[in-house]
Amino acid sequence: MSDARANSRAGDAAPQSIWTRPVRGSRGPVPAYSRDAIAAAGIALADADGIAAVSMRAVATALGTSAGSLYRYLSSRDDLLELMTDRAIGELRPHPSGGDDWLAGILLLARRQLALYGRHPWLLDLLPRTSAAGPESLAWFDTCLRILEPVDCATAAKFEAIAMTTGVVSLFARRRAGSSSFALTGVDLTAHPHLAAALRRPVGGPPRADLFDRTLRILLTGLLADEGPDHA
Amino acid sequence: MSDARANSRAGDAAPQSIWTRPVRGSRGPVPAYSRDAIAAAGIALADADGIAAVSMRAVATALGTSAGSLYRYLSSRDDLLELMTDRAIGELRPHPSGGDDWLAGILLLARRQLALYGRHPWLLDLLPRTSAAGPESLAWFDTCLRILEPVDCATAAKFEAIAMTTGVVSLFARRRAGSSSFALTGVDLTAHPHLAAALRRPVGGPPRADLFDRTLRILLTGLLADEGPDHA
DNA sequence: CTAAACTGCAAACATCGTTCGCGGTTTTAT
DNA sequence: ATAAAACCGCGAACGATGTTTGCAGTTTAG
Repeated sequence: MSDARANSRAGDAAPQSIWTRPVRGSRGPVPAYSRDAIAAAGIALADADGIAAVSMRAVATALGTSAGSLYRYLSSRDDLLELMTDRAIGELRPHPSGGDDWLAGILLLARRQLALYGRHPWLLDLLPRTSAAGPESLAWFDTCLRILEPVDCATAAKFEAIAMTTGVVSLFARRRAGSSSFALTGVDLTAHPHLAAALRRPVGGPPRADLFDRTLRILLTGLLADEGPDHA
Repeated sequence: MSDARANSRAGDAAPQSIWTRPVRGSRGPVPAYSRDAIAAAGIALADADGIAAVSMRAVATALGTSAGSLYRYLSSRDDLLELMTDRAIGELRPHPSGGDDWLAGILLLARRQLALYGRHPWLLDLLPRTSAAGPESLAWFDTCLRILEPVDCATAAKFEAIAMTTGVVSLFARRRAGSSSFALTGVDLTAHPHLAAALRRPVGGPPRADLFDRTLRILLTGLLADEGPDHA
């Protein structure tokens, strides 16, 4: 009987997202900074020194204002991160039109996404945490669906395929960004015979330059092409 | 000519990892807490309230000591997170022995890993950040290699297959843990016709209960079985 | 036995995200 | 036109965080 801040109250509370929040009020002076400029400042800091360098004070200083002032535009630091995420995804424009070969189209999208991760490695940390998809994310998703339009399968399967594709892209991006290698110094290898044997063996040539395309091709044909038009 | 703290100095500096750091010195009193107890306290906090609840003070209070005292065991909070990660991976023991069917063996490992992610969702944030693999991670990797032993392909291909498998497992775990759905309230769907059409359509039955096995089977057979014994 | 090395602890430091109150500015309502 | 309301920028402050430091007590090496 207490706790009146539950949902479905008279003053319908918005979901507290940046995208539902009005860009500016209709009463006061015009804001000095745009959302895009704020996001760009955060992205510049993240590109230079990692996501940990993106503090409210650092972004505010880069913009020429103070930390408290940023809360006129954002309700939290997470809002800033979502702004940065969506602006980075906006760099994927212009979206390819895609021809009749849907697999080639998705592969092109995947390569663009991989390049984006290369330019902004911090996206690997932010993308899985986005609570509400921003406008650029929605547009990108719409493009994915458009390219998959000739595929005749259930809608849920397309969603799964898109999610799995972006996931696999992030896996490749992470391996490229991170050190990816083990730090085996001072490890007792006698207790791990198979690992020791694998390391004793020569690595075996370059690591298959086309592994990215190969993996996605395998995955997508297996997930989409093998299916009949079941379920609507 | 300043900055004498470069590498390769006379007092050979260890790589500053938890696993190379000695558990205890040989001079003072016996430490009051074990590494395992510290990791367990952190895991309990992370299981209960997420990784953000794992602060030095919180872990210290749970153990009955103070924050500063923890730095007798760890050199940073990241060390604590690596301790937690490796202890959680230790929950995968006992490792299955694996029969002659390597695909079934890897699938069993993958299911165990997925269940582990379900028990400890914070592992999704920590595992991709581990800088040096701990002993339990190494043992697990050795088991993966043992199960892949009958596969006749390059060592690098096995490494890639293992990495991709654990990656795909994390993707499924993330979809299970996160809300995964879009927050489409208040979005202008007219600008995204394909997304609007996909949402208008019925979802199309349950989301394929065997998608996990199917995906991994497709991926592993495509990555390993199709290859000849090239490269050593 | 002495000195070195180690432990636990409390206090302090710098930084972080966030809140609050102020004066000034723009719009709405009367 | 005038007053009230809503908004902006700003600086100071609050609580919490990771980490460092100095001190007293304890154990081992030489």
